[in-house]
Amino acid sequence: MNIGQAATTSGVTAKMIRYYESIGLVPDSKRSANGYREYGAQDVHRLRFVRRSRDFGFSMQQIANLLGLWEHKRPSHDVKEIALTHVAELDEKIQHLSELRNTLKHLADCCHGDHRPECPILESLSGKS
Amino acid sequence: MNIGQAATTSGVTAKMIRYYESIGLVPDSKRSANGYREYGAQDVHRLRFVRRSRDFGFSMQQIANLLGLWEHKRPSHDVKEIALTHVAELDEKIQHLSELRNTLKHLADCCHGDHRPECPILESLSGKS
DNA sequence: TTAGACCTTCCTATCATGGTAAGGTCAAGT
DNA sequence: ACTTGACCTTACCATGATAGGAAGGTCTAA
Repeated sequence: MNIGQAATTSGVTAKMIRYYESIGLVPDSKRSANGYREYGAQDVHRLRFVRRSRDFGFSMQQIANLLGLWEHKRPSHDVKEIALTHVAELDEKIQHLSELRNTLKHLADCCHGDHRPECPILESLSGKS
Repeated sequence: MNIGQAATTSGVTAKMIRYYESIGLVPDSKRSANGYREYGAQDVHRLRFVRRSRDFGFSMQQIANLLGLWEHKRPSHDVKEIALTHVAELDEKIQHLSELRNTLKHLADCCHGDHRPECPILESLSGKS
């Protein structure tokens, strides 16, 4: 299977497949006589694994770890740890964004939103930190 | 005031002040005879405005708009609209992250987390999308 | 006079992704 | 056999916001 086929069946663009190969996230593919990359079912499986991990928001480093655990059939304990670490990261990010959101919403609610230039949003942005 | 002083009092690094100037987010500063950039209280005020806007997660484009509104004392209606748009963007992002987080947490909860290689997290990552 | 703290411009890197250009290869239709 | 078009290759550039560094000029205080 050529790279285009692997891309459509895995959901990873050809561009990204080459990139993942270049940074060593996935092994260098075999090449056929004409120099084209060649992929098998297992390669596509691995690419799909990567794509779904990206969908979950894992970083490249985390994906590299997960891939290693997956391919070497490591104890589920290790996987769970990475996943829970990521959950904690997500919690932190969500918390942070929520605080921003609420502060901003509060400011907007306090703003008249009319023709006058007085505006608590701008006042807050320009105020001392 | 030189750029270093402006940086420490505004909370924007000298590096970023030059960058903001280069992309036109803030006007080119005056230069003193030796070629050093010179800043006044108003410039620092503007830089602080930019930094606080960044803290709120506004994009450069949004900040450029807010700066324009601020400096030209435009009706608060326009500002409120930008702020509420940003609140909506934050809501969307938070929603998305929360879904990811919950899915991942559910998978982790279902994972034994022991020595065995069976792991619903990896199964989900490798499964068909 | 010299040390060192500051300033200048220019170049590089990040991270994951997309685009494009110049060229080689293959398969199908004429 | 030749052309067309779809595919492949590598290599380079761009993003957005930020950081780092090199090479060199300037200022201040000892």
